[in-house]
Amino acid sequence: MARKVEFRGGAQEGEGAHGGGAKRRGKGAAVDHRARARELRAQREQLPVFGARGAIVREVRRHATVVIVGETGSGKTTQIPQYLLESGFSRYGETAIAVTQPRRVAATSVAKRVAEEVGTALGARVGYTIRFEDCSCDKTQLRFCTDGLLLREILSDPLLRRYSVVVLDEAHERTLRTDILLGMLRDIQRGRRRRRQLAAQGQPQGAGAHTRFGDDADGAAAGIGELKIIVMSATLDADRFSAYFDDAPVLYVAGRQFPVTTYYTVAPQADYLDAAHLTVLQIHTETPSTSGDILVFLAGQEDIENVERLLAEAAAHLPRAVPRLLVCPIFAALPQAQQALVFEPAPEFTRKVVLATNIAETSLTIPGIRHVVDSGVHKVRGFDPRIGESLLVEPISRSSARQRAGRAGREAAGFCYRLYTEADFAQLPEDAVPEIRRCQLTMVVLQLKAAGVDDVLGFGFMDAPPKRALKHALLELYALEALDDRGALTALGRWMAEFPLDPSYSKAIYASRAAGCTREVVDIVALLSVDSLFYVPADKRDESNQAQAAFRSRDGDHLTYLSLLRAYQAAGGDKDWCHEHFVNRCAMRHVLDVRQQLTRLCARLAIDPAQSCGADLDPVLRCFLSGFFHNCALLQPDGSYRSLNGSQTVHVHPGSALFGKKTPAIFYDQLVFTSRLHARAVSAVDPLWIAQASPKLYGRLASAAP
DNA sequence: GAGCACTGC
Repeated sequence: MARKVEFRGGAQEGEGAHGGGAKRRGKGAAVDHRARARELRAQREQLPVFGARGAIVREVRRHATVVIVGETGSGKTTQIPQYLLESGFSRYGETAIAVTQPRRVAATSVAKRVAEEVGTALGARVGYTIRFEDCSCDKTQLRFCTDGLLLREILSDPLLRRYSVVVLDEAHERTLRTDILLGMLRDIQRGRRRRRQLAAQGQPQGAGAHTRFGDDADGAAAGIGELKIIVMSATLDADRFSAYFDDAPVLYVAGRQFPVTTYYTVAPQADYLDAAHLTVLQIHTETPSTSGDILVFLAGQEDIENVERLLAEAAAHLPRAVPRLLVCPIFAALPQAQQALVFEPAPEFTRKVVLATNIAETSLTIPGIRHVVDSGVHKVRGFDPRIGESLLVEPISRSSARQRAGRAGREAAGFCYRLYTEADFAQLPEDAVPEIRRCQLTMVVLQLKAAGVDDVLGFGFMDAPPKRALKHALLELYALEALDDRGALTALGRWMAEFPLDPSYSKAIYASRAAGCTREVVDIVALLSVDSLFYVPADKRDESNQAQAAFRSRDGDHLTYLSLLRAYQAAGGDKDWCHEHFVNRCAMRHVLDVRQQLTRLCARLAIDPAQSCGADLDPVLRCFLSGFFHNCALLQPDGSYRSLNGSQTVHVHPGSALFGKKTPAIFYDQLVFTSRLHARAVSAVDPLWIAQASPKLYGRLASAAP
């Protein structure tokens, strides 16, 4: 092997004690909850955060908001909620403590652990609530939930009366929902304070009518307590959170990570895929396989499949004395069964190499990793109203690079190989741009309006999204008739906000009532809520495409998906059937969950979810157009498609049923710029339908028709 | 001729 990647450095990042972290028992659904909790007590007291218990409780008593920085391995996520519970911050049967997580699995797994430590059955004193799954009751005092769920709870309970404390965990990730929640919680905290002040002065509640909480005529308002907010972050960006909450105190809790020795390349690498595979081979041949497995961070599925191929070729030529390499890819679109392989220990005389996207940065932890190879890139969703949505490879941030490196130090001291120079690292931005500054805001604005925020441009965001993105969202909602010409929520807008969907979908469902095809529209909306219905592996591309052809509708992808769902149901969701047809079973199960939820919502909102249009499916596409008239394109004389609203050349995605086909007009679910502007989930429509769906915008299409 | 990661009572 002549070619090598040269590294230098060797600085250790992350000090901290090297004690064994809390050991976890496999399952152990102990019948005697209290005995198990006593057993766990000693472990809890070993965690770094235990030393800060007194200070944490004291500060939360004294201040409305407290910011806590707890590094990886500090125990903050499981322990701090318990300290609050033990210190009486919730009142049995009256108020509870909510702890939010950005991900469903985190909410459920932390709740299970905490229930065990507290010594109660899960769903009793300690529980969790996530979409499709409520494991809590009205006596639950400590409720773990996703941040998206708490956000929706605000719509039905604007002051979050049932909670005395909200703990926002993983705030440093700055997901879209975390940012909205930060703003809403601060408003709620202030709104409650104002009401208590007014009540103390003996003024009627109506005196607060200038606030959006004021018109809530509830006589019990005087009894409303303060809302305590605890912002938990894993990185040292606490000052911004503190400033946002009127200089809230900041507490620091050290973590417990093993040291990670970090190397940088001597020179910049022209091809990070080549550098990644060479580095893996160097680690593999120069360190004993007993020194731990390798985790490689790459940008996407295509990168992973390329490196997989390069490694397979090289592995065939390894000397006999060198242990074998077991390459395990992992990314979100990979079927569950293959994802599970990364958690299996490598066989004898074999080293595991995990090729991963960002999924391994925060969403899952792979045991046995001691070497991390960091390409320094990831794919980022972007949005600019002038350009549209994009999905592009970009350099990561320094905090992301540190997070990736930390993945090598979970179980023992580890090594991180950065495929870029130290000078390039220094040039990286410290933090990623918060999601709220780079995404479509239509749903956010509708949700804010529904929560009573009239002036969304003046809403106190921690990082305000670009003005033109907010204006774009307002205009889109106006075109959908969710807002009136003064920008106020219409009755239809209020109705649409009830759905946990992008407004275009709820509009399509609304239209289905008059068209008599709610069943079909709801089915398709559910199908569009998952990213990868089909799995297309690089080596079986043709087979996979062939299997999909069986469901293909000449009208396009929306009806193709519908016939896939019908076929899946006819097969009883059979595992082998899914495998044969390259159908992602996990995704299909999610589709059924979403469908059930939407069906129930329809019934509650006076739409008969069973109404079906039978064999004539034209009305179904016309319903979608009433929400997607913004996403239309017309066939040009040269055979290309041009978008109606932006006059941009649009390429039908190669995975689409309409790829390579020519039809006068199309509409699509999404338009994303990658290598080109790609329309995903595309269907053929009559141009006249577009005119009828939005006469104000596209009426000219009707007059131009022959 | 090709899809980062999440979420929603």
